Amino acid sequence: MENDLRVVEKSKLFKGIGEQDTASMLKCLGAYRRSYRKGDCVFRNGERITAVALLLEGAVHIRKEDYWGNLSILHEISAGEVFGETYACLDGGEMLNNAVAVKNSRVLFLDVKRVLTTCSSACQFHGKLIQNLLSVLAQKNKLLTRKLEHMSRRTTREKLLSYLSEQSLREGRSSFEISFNRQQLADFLSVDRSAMSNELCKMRDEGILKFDRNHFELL
Amino acid sequence: MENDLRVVEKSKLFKGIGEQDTASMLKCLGAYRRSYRKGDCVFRNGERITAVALLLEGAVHIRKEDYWGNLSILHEISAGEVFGETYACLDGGEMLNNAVAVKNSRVLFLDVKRVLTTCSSACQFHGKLIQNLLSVLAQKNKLLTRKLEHMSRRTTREKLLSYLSEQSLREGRSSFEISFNRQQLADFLSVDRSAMSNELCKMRDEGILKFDRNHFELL
DNA sequence: ACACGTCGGTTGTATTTACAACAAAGGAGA
DNA sequence: TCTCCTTTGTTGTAAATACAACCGACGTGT
Repeated sequence: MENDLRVVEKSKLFKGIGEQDTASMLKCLGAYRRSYRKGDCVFRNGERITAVALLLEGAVHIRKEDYWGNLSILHEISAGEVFGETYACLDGGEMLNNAVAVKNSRVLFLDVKRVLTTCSSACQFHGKLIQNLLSVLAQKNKLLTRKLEHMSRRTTREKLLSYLSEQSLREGRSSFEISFNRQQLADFLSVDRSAMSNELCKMRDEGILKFDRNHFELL
Repeated sequence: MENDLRVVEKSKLFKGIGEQDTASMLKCLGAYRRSYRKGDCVFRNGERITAVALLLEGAVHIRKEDYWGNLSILHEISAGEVFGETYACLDGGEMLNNAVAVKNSRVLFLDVKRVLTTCSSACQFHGKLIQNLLSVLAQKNKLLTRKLEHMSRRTTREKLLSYLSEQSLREGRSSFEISFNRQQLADFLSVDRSAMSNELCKMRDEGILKFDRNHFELL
């Protein structure tokens, strides 16, 4: 689709590369698309990843599931964002978690080998692409560090406030929406859903925040 | 010192680049060294980082400290390892935590701008260096993900077992040393020290593991 | 209107944790 | 050897959490 190109061009991976050049680079890199239904796995635990994934449309959760079906959500990928790059950049890197589509999704794949191997002539923006990839990795690194910050809080309340504050800051206002439902948020913060729900209501009663479904407001 | 070069050459950042070329690249990149006493800050919260740090000797803890003096250890840097690369790679990136020397240490700094800007002629290994940087970022990413795995465990016991299992796996045997003392380990896993100590002893009594100071053995 | 499934909130109980305070063990230095 | 200090283990209590079970609201499809 035409729309896809606009998503790609606006992504952090192709930042600073024009729409025209982006299009020609996609060809040069042998990029290909695939569709997934809600619930499908894009990457599976143990799989060897050789391609970076760029989400064109939909939403993907990066999850860790252990033997006993214990689920923990690492983070959510929205349209325009990149995932799988960590494992793709480590030669023969085995994926250590699952990437699951939580909405019907379309994904663009870019073979890392071809991204990293500078092609002699055509793609003058190849260097830029590699720098962008570096930047994407660094940003994900920062994201993980911030998540560790939430997780290192001792109580459910602190974890919630740490997470909600970040979302509020990210949106630039005290009122915002989150993309997780309660169970997903609990799996993301690694807490019990009912205890979390309880804590949210207590905070509401104390006048710390307001919420309705996915809409939150910090006071 | 002569010994420094050997550490640099063996680091993941200069992997695949010979000793000779490494030496000439360090000059070309304008690398410089600094010494720190135990307790000194290498990077400080809020500081703008423009150089990647390579630890030549000693040990550094990457820490997060909040307003109330609450301490959390993100991870430990040993000799030969790189740190600060996340923030250095994000243009004008503010450091969001502290890098503190926990032993007397020496650090080599490499300006990122000069690493990323390919110099036309002399350094034929420049491309390799950039790829190595990419790889270092990806590996740190994986490290953070694994730490998130420990942190997402609900109980102190599970966190301990998750951490100790990883260390055991990393060493390749069931008997190994860790570099943290009890308080540091507790700050690393974000649990209460006394509760953790208690849990360790319970597990020892149950025959799950043996330990003496920093030496552990999983049974 | 009805059954059905999903989602969020509520409650009670057993377990686990944090916190504080103290005791014991070991090392460094006088 | 003695003292001082750091590290580690121990204990009791209050607080927080996990877990399970249940209820009500809402939406969908028949």
